[in-house]
Order: sequence, then structure tokens, then C-alpha cells
Amino acid sequence: MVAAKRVFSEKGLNKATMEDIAKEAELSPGTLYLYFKNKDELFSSLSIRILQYLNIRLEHITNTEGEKKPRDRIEALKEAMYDVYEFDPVMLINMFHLQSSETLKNLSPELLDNIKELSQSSIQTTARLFAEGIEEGEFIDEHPVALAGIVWAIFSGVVLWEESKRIINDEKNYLKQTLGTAFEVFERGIRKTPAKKGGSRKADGST
Amino acid sequence: MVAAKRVFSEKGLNKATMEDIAKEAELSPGTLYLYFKNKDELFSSLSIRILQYLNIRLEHITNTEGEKKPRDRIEALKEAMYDVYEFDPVMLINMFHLQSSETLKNLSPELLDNIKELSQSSIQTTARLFAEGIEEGEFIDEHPVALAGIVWAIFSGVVLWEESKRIINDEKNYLKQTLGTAFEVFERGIRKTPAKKGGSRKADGST
Amino acid sequence: MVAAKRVFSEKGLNKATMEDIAKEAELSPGTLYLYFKNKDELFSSLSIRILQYLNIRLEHITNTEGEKKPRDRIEALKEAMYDVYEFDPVMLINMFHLQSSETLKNLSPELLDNIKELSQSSIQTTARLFAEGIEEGEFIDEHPVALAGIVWAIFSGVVLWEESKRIINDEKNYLKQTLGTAFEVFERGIRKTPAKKGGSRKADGST
Amino acid sequence: MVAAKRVFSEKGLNKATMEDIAKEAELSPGTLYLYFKNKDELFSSLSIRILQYLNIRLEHITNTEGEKKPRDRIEALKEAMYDVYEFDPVMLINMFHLQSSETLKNLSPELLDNIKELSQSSIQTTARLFAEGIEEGEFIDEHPVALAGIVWAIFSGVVLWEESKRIINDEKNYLKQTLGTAFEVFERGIRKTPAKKGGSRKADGST
DNA sequence: CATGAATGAGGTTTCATTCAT
DNA sequence: CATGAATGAAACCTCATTCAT
Repeated sequence: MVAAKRVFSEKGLNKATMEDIAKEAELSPGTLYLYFKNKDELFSSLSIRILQYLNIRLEHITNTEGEKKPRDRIEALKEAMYDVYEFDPVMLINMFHLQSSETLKNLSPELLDNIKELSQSSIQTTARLFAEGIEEGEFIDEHPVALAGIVWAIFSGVVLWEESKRIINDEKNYLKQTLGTAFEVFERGIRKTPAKKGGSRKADGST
Repeated sequence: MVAAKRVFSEKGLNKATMEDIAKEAELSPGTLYLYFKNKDELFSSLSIRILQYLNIRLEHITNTEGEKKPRDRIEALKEAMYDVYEFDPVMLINMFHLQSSETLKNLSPELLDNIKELSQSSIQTTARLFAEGIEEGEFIDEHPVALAGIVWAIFSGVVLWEESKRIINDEKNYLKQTLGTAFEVFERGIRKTPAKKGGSRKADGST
Repeated sequence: MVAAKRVFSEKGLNKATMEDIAKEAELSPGTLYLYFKNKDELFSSLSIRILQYLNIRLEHITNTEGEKKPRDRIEALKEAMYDVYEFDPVMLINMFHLQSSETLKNLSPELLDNIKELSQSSIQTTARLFAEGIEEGEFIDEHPVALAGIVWAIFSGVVLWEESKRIINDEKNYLKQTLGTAFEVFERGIRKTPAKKGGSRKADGST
Repeated sequence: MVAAKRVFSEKGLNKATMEDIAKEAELSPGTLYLYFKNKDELFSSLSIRILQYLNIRLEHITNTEGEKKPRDRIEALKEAMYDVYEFDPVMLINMFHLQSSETLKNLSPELLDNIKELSQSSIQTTARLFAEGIEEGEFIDEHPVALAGIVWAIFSGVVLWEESKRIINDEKNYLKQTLGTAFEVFERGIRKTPAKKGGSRKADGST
């Protein structure tokens, strides 16, 4: 339910109650249980939606990628990930929490399979981008899945990192800039031959 | 308390009860409240210990760094972070959850200040490493604090990412290798002049 | 709930537990919280019922008072108050404790307003009785609200006083007699012209 | 302890903890139990102090009462009671709550006896005032103990009543005026022959 | 005499879940 | 399909009291 998203976004997994969600959805608590086996499953379903969106974006990149330049490939990846973030920041963060937590253990097998599949799919799509780059001799000869894992890690790391700074230090959100610099560094780090123009489009003021 | 760590590590923040912890510590529930204002504060105190350990490790690097080579600098950073992970993997993961969550809002001001301080201190120590590298003309002319943020993000991202794969796909833990590759890429990405031997100490098949 | 009244009456505000009440009401503890925000609010709701009963009795007096004699007026008041006492002695005493206690500060605004309103209403109804008596030249020219406050004080004072003697000295309850004498004295004290027959229907030695 | 008084005054019987009191007294919780069997007993001891003060004041009246006039007698009583109130308003109110509550049942026999004795003593001293007035033909031929009970009831009723108004309606404290009017009415009500000058020293603005 | 750390029973309250309608 | 009142287990937390020092 789109309404559940609002509630989880606002209160977080633990503080949100089934009644809150039911109220927001203009349903009764009992009705929620007709559609979702339990609270965790409801929450996870939402995580799946964002994973699905991520997959769609990633596949769109591989399809429309006549443009061969490594930098553009990485740039496209970055844009996709940033869009996923903007699609629903709080749910994305919640999903990063979901990964690696006790919640995962309560899921129904089907749901867990679903998540597995989407996760692997997104990794593989990403990996294909790097594989092509490697074949073309543009990227270093590293295992493409490893590289895919690393960009994903960078993405989630930066998102959580910025969120953490936002809460702890009351800073504003520099996600876009930090993500930009991180991907730039990453891109340069995996290119085989140094870029022609050495610069570092200074990501001004970013922390 | 060392006992609380065990319980939180095993059950996670939400599933662990104060009674569990008390039992593990061979104390009564009431006694816990003599030392910690509430459950969140007990949990956060543990996070602080790991942040403190991180800081000690980082400072140790800056102090003993007669060795100037950029690659060594990054390598030392990586080693420190990996040690922090091994110091207590589950608590580290829990701490990444703590950052950016509703829990932070219930903390006593002192505790929150404590966390802020440790966070900032670790960032600044890291930033100094990069600042020196930049001055020496070895690293790209990027804001050192931004670079520090990025390594930290890479670190937490990789940790969570590996943890997530471990739970979802039942894979074993490739953290060390993934972290290795990630830092290598990062190091190469921020070096001003390309390394002499272009290689990529192949991170054997690791994902 | 009528069941809560029984428990509070028997054990008092502090010793009565929500579980006691739930058991008496043949409900589960959780269910109580569907209807009452917390323990204090449940308790106060009961106090309101007795205030409501008091108001009904007082209004009934003003309405059916064709009989003009001052002594009858006071007599009617006394009867009303005594009936309120008999309606539920322990809750009345509890209510006197509620007034002027820390409990009042935890109430929801609506409930507090409700209590305020009922309190003021009962005072005003009483005051009107005196106002008429004053207009007719039967009662002394004192502020009617002040007189109303005084009868109310006498009422609560006598109730608590008798209760206290009952507990401390194990005496039986002479409330009716003490109240009778008190009101007689009061009535004589506010009459403008002395009563014809000076007597004092001897309140047979009771204290 | 004079320190316990402060704590009970500020927080009330239930909200005040033994540790609060110990801290205020600059003692340890354990030490309190060397002097008082339990919390209730500590609380009651304080009530006793105010009862003792009341007794002293009452006895002083009977001793220095060469002045025979009934109005003066009552006036002296009123002054004594008002002084007791001012001696420590909150403890007096707490004591009125103590009377007629479950607390009384937990007291040690000695303490209970002590309270009984003081209570009865103060009643009897008061009763003697009225007895003399009756003998002299000034007061109506009512049982003196009954009259004593009534003044006591008026006193406690008015105190609680004013306190209640103060909390519920945020009015300021009109105790002195209300008490003044109440005693005036009472005094007139028990006099056998009407006072020469009929007036009612208007207790201006009193409610 | 005094301490104060430790207790642990017991209180209030929450909320995911169910089931009769 | 939907309801929503009721559940009741279990959580967090308090605090009067004790006892080894």
C-alpha cells in the first residue's frame, strides 16, 4: 500500500504500528492481514517496490547504452542510483536497514526469494556494464561482479553516511555532491588508462 | 557491559530484552537501570566503545606514519577499519543502524554529544591523512574531508553489503576481499599520477 | 465501568492495579486502554459520575423548590449531599482526594474541563439557592458563592472527618448525625432573624 | 526529618521516592530505614509533627482564656487553625489525605496510637472551649465534642476546598477569607442569644 | 552508625494478531 | 471482503527494601 509507505517513512519500522498504517490506508487493522501475513512482510513488500524500481532503471541503462565511454557508463549508473534515492529516500534507507537485520529471518520463503532474485538481478545487470567495459579494454581486469558489489556498497554507504551526518550534526544533505565525488573517484580508479584531461571537477564544498 | 554486547550481537536491538541482558550479566533488571538510563542508552554506550576503538586505531596511524607512500596510507586505513570490524562485527553493524535511526532521538544530550564528538574526531583524523597526501602532491586536489567521508562510506557500505549477501544468499563472508578491492580502486582513483606498475593485485574471484 | 468502581472502592487509587480491574471487569488489561488513556483517567472518569449525580440532585432541588422556607432549603441540600454520599461513599472520598492532588495534572484537557465544568455548575446551582434566600431577606447578606463554597466545604470536611474517625478509632459511622448538626448550625448561622423556637433538636451525643 | 517534609511537600506522597528524601537529607537510603520502619511511617511521622503543633496551639488557647466572650473564643480557634495551615500548608493537606486512606492501615501500632492520642487530645481541648461556653449559657446546648468535630471538619473542608479551587480553576488562595466567613457563620450558629450588633463583617470579595 | 549497590517483584502500557460478525 | 473490539503476552521501567561491608 502506498499509505503504508508514508507511515514507515515517517516513523520508522519499529515505531510505526499496524493501526497507524490501517488508519492511513483508511482500512481496519484486520484487513491488512488479508493482504500481508504480518508486519514484517508488509514492510518488506515496500522494500521490494524500490528494488524493482532500481532494476527497471538499471535495465534501461544497459538497453540504451550505445554510448560507450566508461565515464558515461558510470555517470549513468550514478544518475540511476540517485533517482532511486529521490524516488523515496526514507524507504531506501529503511531498506538498507532491512538488509542485514533480524527482520529478514521472519520473512516468508516466497518473499525472501523475491528479494534474493531482485538483488541478484540488479547486481548482474550492473556487472554487465562493467564486463563490457573490461572487454573493451577500458576498465581494469577485475571481476565484474566484484565491481558491481563495490558500486552498490558505495551507493548505500554514501546514502547512510549522509543521513547519519544529517541527523547527528544537523547538516543539510550533501548526498548529490558526495555521491558525485565518490563515483568520480571510483570511475577513475577502475579505468585502465588515465583519463586524458586529468582534472577533478571540483565538487565544490562537498564534504 | 561486555555481556550486553553478547546479547545485542545475538538478537539485535529490538529482539533483545533487558531481562535477557540482565540474565547474561548475572544481574537483576533493576541494576541495569542504575548504570543506564534506558535501553537505548545502554545500546548506544556499546556503539561508543567501538567508535572509541576506531579513533584509537586512526590516531595510531597518523602518529606512526613516517612511511609516506599514498598506497601505504590507504592500506593502513583499510587495515584499521578491518580490525575495527573484527573487533566486533555485529556491534559495528548495529552501530551503522544506530546512525540514521529514530533511536538517536531518545539519547541523553551528553551521550549524543559524545557520539558527535567521536564521529567528527574520526573523520578529521582521516581527513588529515588525505590532506598530507594532497600537500605532497600525491593525491588529487579534492577536499580532504570529502575524501574522508567517502572512505568511511565505502567502509560501512561494504560491511553492510557483505552482511546482506551473507543473510540473503547464505554466502560466506568475503568482506576482506571486497574491502581490499574497494580500497585499491579508491586509492588508484585519488592518486594524481598513475602507479608505476598498472596492475591490480587480482582480488581472486571475490565478489 | 461499574467494575472499576468496586476495585477502587476496595483498594484505593494506589493499591488497585489495572489487572485487578481488568479481572473484575472480565476483560483483559489491554482492553481497558481502549477506553481509558491511562489509570488516572479511568479513575477520574468515575469521579465524574459522582459529580454528575450531585449536579442532578442539586438541580432537582432548585426546580422543585416552591417551598420557600430557609430551613427547608438547607434541609434539602443536606439530604442531597447525604444521598450523594450513600450513592457511593468510597468513591466520594476518593474524589475528595482527587481534588487537590498530583493526579489532576495528568488528566487529558477534555477530562479536566469536564471536571471543572461540573464543579462550577454544582457550586452555582447551590449559590442560587442562597441568592434567593438573600433576596427574600431570610439569609444574611453574604456573597452567595461564598456560602455555597462553605456548605460544600462543610460537607466534604464532615465526610472526611467521620471517615478518619472510623479508621483511627474504629468508631461506627455517625456521618448522618454530624452532618445534621453541622447543617443546623450553619443554617442558624446564616439566618437573618433568629428562629422562633430557639431549640437544637439534640443530635443525641453523637460525634 | 525536616528534609523529608520538603520532598513530600513538593512531590506528594506517591511521587516522592525514598531516594529523593535521602538525597535531600544528605543521607543514604539505607540510613532512613534505621530511623523509620518504612515509607508510610516516615510520612506519618511528619503528620504527627503538625498534629503536635496544633495541640500546642489549642492548649495555649485554653490556658490564656480569661477572656470569656464566645466570639473571641471562636476567633482564637480560627487563628490557631490558620496558623497551623501556614506552618506548613502542603503537609497539612497531605495529612488530611492521610486520614481516611489505605496508608493508615500499614502503620505500626505505636505510631497509630500516637496519632489516635493526638487526634483525641486536640478534639477534647477544643471541646472544652465549647463546654465552657455552654456552661456559661452562651452557646447552644449541643454536645461539645460534636461541636468540636464540626469545627475541625469545617477547617479541613475549607482547606481542601480552597486547594481544589486553586488547582482546578487556577484561582488564587482565598483561604483566609473563606475560613473567616465560615467561622463567623459557625459562631453565630451556635450562639444562644443573637449577637447584639447583627452585622456580618463582610469578608469582602471572598468566595 | 552509616552506606549504597543490588534487588526483583510488580506496575503500567503497548501492539501484533485474531475472530466472530 | 471487511471489520474492529478484544486479546494477552511481553516489554520496559520503578522503587521500597535489604544486607554485606
